[in-house]
Amino acid sequence: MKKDKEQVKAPAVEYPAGLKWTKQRKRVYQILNDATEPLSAAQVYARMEPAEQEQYAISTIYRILAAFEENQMVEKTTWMGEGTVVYELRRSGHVHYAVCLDCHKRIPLEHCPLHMGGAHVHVADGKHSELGTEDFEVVSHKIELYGYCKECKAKH
Amino acid sequence: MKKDKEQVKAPAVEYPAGLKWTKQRKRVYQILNDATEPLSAAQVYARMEPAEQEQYAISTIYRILAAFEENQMVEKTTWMGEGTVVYELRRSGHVHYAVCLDCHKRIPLEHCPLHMGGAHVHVADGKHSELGTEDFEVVSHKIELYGYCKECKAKH
DNA sequence: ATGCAAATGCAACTCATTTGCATTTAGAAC
DNA sequence: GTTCTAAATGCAAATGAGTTGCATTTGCAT
Repeated sequence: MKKDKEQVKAPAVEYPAGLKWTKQRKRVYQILNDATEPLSAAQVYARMEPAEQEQYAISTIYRILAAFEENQMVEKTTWMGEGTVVYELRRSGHVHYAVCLDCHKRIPLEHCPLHMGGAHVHVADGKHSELGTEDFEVVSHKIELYGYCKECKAKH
Repeated sequence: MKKDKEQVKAPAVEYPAGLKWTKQRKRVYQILNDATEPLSAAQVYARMEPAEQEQYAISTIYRILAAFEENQMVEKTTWMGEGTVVYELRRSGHVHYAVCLDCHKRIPLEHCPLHMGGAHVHVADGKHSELGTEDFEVVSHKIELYGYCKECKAKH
């Protein structure tokens, strides 16, 4: 069984039809797949070998990540304190993080602290919004906890 | 000292000692205080009268907002889909939003969906993190719901 | 193998945010 | 009130993430 040609692991996310499976895209996919945390375009670029960097354009990375996002392959996020946008492969289930305000380390939460039974929530109290009291159809959510990790707590 | 000249309401947030209470800062404070939602530096700038805009520099707004943030007077946030950073006066209690993925409207949530009893949460499951199973001291959190508001749901 | 739409490389551009520096000003000390 | 000085400001130039136009290349369907 020759698997040496197949560097990319079996995708957790299917590659959608209609998009070309170019070597640049394979490489970006592979880097996201190997990553243990969300990456910015610059970080993806930085993880290529120097030889690759010479022949790839950073704008291509942005376009690839945008294409991946449009096709629901990745999730686009921003973090407090950091201006840059990061991308994470949409594996099974989502992950939330606790972010250390001191060392900026991100620690994945074991469980999502939010358990939304239904797909609807009550959003307005009637005085903050011209909408009155209505429903909102939730399709996704983001939670971040801010605080201090054990190490940084000890430092103080 | 006549109180009636005081245009700025009694601060929900005390102005810290060591910072000069300049007319620019008063104005930025007032704008943030009047705002019903977080504002970007550009939005703060835009809410000044044209006459003020001529004599104020946008870089000053950035510096003021940075100073306010350093002194815990405001909270700095970024939102998905929008590259710009927004600032919100730290009033009593925090607010979370539901963000419409279509029209980008932000609707304040009536209640915080997260009720954290204690100040500590379990963060790692032992396989995602080199930290092992440790605690993390939570000081604040951010929640955003993404989905579709009633209007945009109707459009589809 | 061929053709063409999709994808890429490159360079120039936009736009939010930052920074260096000369000038002004709040507020404490007289 | 006047003086003094560090802090704050205005301005303009710089930065840096991200985008875009266009000529060229390349998957991939035929």
